[in-house]
Amino acid sequence: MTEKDKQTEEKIFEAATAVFIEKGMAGTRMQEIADRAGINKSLLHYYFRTKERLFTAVYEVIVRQLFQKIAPMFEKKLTLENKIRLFVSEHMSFLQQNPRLVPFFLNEINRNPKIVKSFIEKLEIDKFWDSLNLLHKEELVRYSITRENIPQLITSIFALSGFPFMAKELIVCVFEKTGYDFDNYIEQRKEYVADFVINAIKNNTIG
Amino acid sequence: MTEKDKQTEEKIFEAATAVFIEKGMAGTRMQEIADRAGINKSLLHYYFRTKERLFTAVYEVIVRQLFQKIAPMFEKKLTLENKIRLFVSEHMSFLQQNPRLVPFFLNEINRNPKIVKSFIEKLEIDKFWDSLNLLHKEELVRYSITRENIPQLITSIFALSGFPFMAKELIVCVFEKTGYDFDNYIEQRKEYVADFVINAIKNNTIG
DNA sequence: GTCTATAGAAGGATAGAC
DNA sequence: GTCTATCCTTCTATAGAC
Repeated sequence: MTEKDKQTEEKIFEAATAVFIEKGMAGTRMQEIADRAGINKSLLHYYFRTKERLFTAVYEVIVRQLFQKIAPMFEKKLTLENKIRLFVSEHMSFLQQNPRLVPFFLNEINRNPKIVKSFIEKLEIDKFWDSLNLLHKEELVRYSITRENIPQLITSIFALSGFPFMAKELIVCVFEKTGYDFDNYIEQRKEYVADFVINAIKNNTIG
Repeated sequence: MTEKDKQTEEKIFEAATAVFIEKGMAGTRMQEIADRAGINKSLLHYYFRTKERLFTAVYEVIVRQLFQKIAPMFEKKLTLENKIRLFVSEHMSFLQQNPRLVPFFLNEINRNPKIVKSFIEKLEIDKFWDSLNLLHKEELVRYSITRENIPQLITSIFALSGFPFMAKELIVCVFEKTGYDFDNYIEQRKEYVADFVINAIKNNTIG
């Protein structure tokens, strides 16, 4: 593969990524990708053969990006509280810079479950998922985290940090009418969510 | 409008609702709606003129459904804790029966902000939003809820109860590999979320 | 490797008969 | 009000020149 090849292929790939994220698979037109990449429509097919293959290539990278940011954090040797603080802060900062990644990822998983499931298979999610089990058992006991509660806790953390980006357009719309600012809200939220979660599970030991 | 009119129009509307929710605006074909309604494609245009108008009609009803379930709960005279418990339980039960409503609603808001914003205007969201202000001030003080924290708390409640449905396909996929069951998880979650939120804000008075 | 031209199919929308 | 037939546009994809 020559230097020029790579340049063009990359230009196409970047343009495709932008358009797919903005319009979704069904709403994307090959013409728009070509225009954005500053090349001819036929070149898209030369490099990626079909729209579906191009989408698949783009989607795979995005899925990797999303999960590669997540997994390492759970492997670090930290207390549960510090893992939560680190994760929320890092994850929300990442989403802050890529606010449409999560909505795109989750939406396409609904529309094209076939294309998507294969990626999930490759991700060794079970490894990551059970990372909570890598904590000292004393800590799990201390917070009354049972095996049944692990999915509840993990999805709660994802929900609290990811939801604002999924509902961003709605939230912005509501904030306009009620005098709040979205960016401000997100900045505050990094700490709010960590405290929120930690308080929630701390209190669990009392009650 | 005759009886037959209404029958046909309703058949179309129901078919359109189903297809739009499943495929999204961009992914929906008029032909598919017609097939599903058991009528001819031209009839769609006879009743709704264009695809966009049909979509708008469908979307408006869905938005109303989503918000009409929510607003009344915040107007009832209950303690904050009981409002939270009631809301989470009712809201999640509703979403349990209509699991694709929230993903559909939020996704289309990203894709067609123009069509959508007009509905939001009509909803008197500010009324609902400030309903937390209708609580006795003692209660707000008791939980250390400041004006700055209101959006954080409200979005957290929506996040915790709505996220599992937005990420349903992903969660199901992960659960398959880790030995959990989605329906079970949702049933448990109704109580988990209420406890989680209440613990989180309760503890706030201590720390 | 990149372009122009165009095939071939599909989609939204309309005209007109009944 | 409902159907058939069809127009016109748009979209993906390919053929072929350079």
